[in-house]
Amino acid sequence: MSTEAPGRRQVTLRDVAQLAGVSVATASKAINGKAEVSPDTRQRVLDVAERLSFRPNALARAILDGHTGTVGLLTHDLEGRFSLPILMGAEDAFGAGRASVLLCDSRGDAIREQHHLGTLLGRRVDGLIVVGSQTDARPPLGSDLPVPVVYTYAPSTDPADASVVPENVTAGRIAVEHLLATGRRRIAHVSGDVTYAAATDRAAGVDAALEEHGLERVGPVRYGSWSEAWGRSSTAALLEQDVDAVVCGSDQIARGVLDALHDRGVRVPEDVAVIGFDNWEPMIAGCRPALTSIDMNFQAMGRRAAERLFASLEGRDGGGVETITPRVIVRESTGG
Amino acid sequence: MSTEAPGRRQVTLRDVAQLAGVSVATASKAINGKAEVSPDTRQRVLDVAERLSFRPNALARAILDGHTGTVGLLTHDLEGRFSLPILMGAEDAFGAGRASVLLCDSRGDAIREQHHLGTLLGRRVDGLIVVGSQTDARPPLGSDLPVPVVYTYAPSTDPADASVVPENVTAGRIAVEHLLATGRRRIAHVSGDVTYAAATDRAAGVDAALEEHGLERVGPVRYGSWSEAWGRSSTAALLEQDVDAVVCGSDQIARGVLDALHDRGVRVPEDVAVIGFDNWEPMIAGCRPALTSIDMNFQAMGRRAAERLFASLEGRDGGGVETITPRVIVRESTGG
DNA sequence: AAACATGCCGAAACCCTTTTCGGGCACGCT
DNA sequence: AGCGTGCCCGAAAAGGGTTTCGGCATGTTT
Repeated sequence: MSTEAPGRRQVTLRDVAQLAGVSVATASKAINGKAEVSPDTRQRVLDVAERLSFRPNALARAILDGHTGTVGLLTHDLEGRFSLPILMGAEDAFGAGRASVLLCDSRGDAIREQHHLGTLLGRRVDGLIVVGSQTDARPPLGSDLPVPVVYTYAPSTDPADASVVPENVTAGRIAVEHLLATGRRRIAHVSGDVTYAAATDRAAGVDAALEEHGLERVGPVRYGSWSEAWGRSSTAALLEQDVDAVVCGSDQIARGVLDALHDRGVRVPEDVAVIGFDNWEPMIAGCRPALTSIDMNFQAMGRRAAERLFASLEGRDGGGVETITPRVIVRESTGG
Repeated sequence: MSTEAPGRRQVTLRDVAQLAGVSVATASKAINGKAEVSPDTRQRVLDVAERLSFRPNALARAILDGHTGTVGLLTHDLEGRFSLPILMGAEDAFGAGRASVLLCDSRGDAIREQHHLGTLLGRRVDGLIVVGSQTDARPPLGSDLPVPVVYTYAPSTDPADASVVPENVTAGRIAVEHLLATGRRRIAHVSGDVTYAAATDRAAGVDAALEEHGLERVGPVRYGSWSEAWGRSSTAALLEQDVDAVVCGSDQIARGVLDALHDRGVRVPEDVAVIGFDNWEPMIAGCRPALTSIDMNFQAMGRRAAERLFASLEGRDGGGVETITPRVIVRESTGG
């Protein structure tokens, strides 16, 4: 059974060399395709290596040339639905570039984060990606780290650090532009927890876009929580005024609003258009009608963070904040 | 700025020793708390180490004593909502035991999986956890791997391998037991994709529990897809017979059923009780009434997999399939 | 005072791989 | 025959840390 023999010594280059009747130097050259080996010697070595299923010890190699081909991914949490696509994007970019990802979850705890940082540096990661949980800026990991760091989702408070963040203001803007383009004029906004920068940023974008078109938001920004329940319970107040579109701070809120409108017999999109943020597939999937949503491109964010980290490793990244532009995914709820 | 100086050589034990005026051997002993060092020499070394923020190179250490303190987490995908809690549970267990996790996503591709396996073995992981995407058994990673492997979610086809899997049959049973305990007798079952073992296993559990109580399922098992849409569209057929409870193959299906019942004016739980599987928080959160659901304890599954891997490393795990018992989370939809 | 014990430190080997450099061998040319 | 010239191969060092063992100096005992 394959779970047996856990103590068996791993096969080393010396074993291969010995069995092939050559020196370790020759074996190394044969395996790595160096020139100074005769074809038949090379073949003999390769055969033995194959037979023993030899794998060069990446650690020994790393200790030589100073970089390990590993990067640390230090995430604030794994619960939220935001870290995951970022993680996927980063894993994607790294996988292609032959780097491996060491994953650490600090679970919102700064102490744990520092602990993980210590072990990651001890393992000589070539670089670090730090994934935040809110878009609010966060203090940098440390002041004099020996490896480059890219902050994503939450930027570093030091603007000189490399950060990749979503454009929440633009997202709000895009939502309104889309509604305006489809003929809506009386637009209300219900959002999530006011302590989140994501909520206030999106609201700022909504208002800015409205103002540019000489319009005003209908009613106040109704901050609450990022839940369907809030979406449902806030709908009554929304409908007290004449409204033909509702911008919802998240897909969950939007879903709650859709439900409440449905119960009241308000037709979507005929009477009122509804738009959400995040384009969160499992939440979108169940909406009736299908929900138009702003996709923040989190996966692209993870990829960019990985790319910038690579660039930093080669000294080709000057730091600074980079933003990822969201895009609208048009579905039925805005009358597409 | 902290992203600078990426090429700066990392501080080594030799640097510390030199600055403290001792040999590397003494520095090593001082830092690792070995006895043969005078207290003041030790303090001097520790001060220097602190000042240089020295971190012992884990690679060099690993190359010595043969194990790295890293484990590979080879997941079939990151999209699904099942791999994530497993990953969290495993990361949790490892973080406590001072092992680091190398994360690889094979994205359902066997070739990619083998590639990742190669790099992980090259990095000399001490062990591997393989996370599947379906509960159907999968072929083992390889026949003669140098490190222990624990398969989770999807077991290995080799029963001698160490596997940790959810009890889907039991889950179906528990759902029915709960409904019976709350006085229901006419129970229907709507489920997801029939090609998933999770669907048929749960259905088998449902039927077995019914039979034990001398009851029969109302209507056929209505297989479809794991979606709200299927839940909604299958409801009409369900109601053609006299039904006082519906077991739904997933929370999404349950939610669709709840919606459809609501639209038809059927009261939940007064007229019909509804129960789901997976206890998937974001889906549960929006349900009206709050949905009773069977929690498969995925996080515990990840933890157990990690624990068994540790046991294997110490030769304390004989292999074999272990199951994780689900539990019912009672909420309003079953009249709690 | 001499022998001995003890405590502290350093030299060197080891782990595994890569790379440089030097040496041996065969062959061709004169 | 002797010399030069490539071609292959192997010895050795490097990289960072741990560990063993030997040595030195001091303190203790007789």
